[in-house]
Amino acid sequence: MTAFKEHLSKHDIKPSVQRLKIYEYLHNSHNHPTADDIYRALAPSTPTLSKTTVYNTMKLFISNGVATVLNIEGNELRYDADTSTHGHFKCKGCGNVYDFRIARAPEFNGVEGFRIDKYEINLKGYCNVCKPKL
Amino acid sequence: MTAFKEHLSKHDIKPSVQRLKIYEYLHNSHNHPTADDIYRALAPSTPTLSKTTVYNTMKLFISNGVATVLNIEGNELRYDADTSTHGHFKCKGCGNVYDFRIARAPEFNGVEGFRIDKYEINLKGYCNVCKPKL
DNA sequence: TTGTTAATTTGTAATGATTACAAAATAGAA
DNA sequence: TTCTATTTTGTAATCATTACAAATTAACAA
Ligand SMILES: [Mn+2]
Ligand SMILES: [Mn+2]
Ligand SMILES: [Zn+2]
Ligand SMILES: [Zn+2]
Repeated sequence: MTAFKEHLSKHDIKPSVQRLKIYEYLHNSHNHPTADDIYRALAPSTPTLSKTTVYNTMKLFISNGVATVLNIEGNELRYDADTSTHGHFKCKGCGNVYDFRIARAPEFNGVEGFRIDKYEINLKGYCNVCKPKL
Repeated sequence: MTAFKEHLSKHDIKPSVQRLKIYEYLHNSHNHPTADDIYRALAPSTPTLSKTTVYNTMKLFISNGVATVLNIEGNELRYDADTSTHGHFKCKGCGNVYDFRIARAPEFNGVEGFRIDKYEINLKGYCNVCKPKL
């Protein structure tokens, strides 16, 4: 996919083989994978891949604006190639992380004059598949 | 403070000495402390206190509804005795976590039928003290 | 009071994700 | 090719959290 190459280049990321594979996987998967998910998915087809590379690459992607990181669960970081404004719902049943759109933006009272760089809305509960099984 | 005792009892938490001290500290501090913050604050006046007790107690407080946990930073859990609906802003300069009120609630599109148990809005950036120093 | 049991607390070891670091491999320019 | 900068890799270290079992304390009946 040369489109991915251009996207990375446009954000000052040299598109190495590893970076391209990681970006391609992240972009095609909509499950908000952890670093370990990415590593385990790519390791078979990239035998020399190192988990450190996944972490390094994700840091690079984030600071260059082609990915975001999700703090929805305390003990794991999840990554997302969708950098548009949207929220996340983590199901306590199946563990899936769902995207949702913010139909009406919230308004805040108490951060006047602050510089807001990042804005995260995280929900937790049970999705409509898991809820009936409770 | 007998008011704290009653508050814990009302939520089915037996008010032991350790639990009371932890709750009192959490309630009086508005800095959203980590487990380690709580431990270090109370250890001098409670020499036998164990960090495990802090973690155990926070889990109990959360499941019994007298505290909430904050996933604003990937590598640390922060606790809050304010269980009312409000958002948090973490300053990348000073590290402080500020509360803010949600003047107008957001509306979501894509979680219809889901059971939402928890709802977190986390902002990051620079507070009005740190912003001018950039 | 004493004895018996359940609840709570404690200390230590284990876990697991992330980071630090330095060597090895690779790419790019001259 | 040769030189140099960049990227990747493997391993060890870090650090927050959890698991676990022993020790302490509380509850309560006899
Ligand atoms: Mn997403
Ligand atoms: Mn708060
Ligand atoms: Zn589910
Ligand atoms: Zn600040």
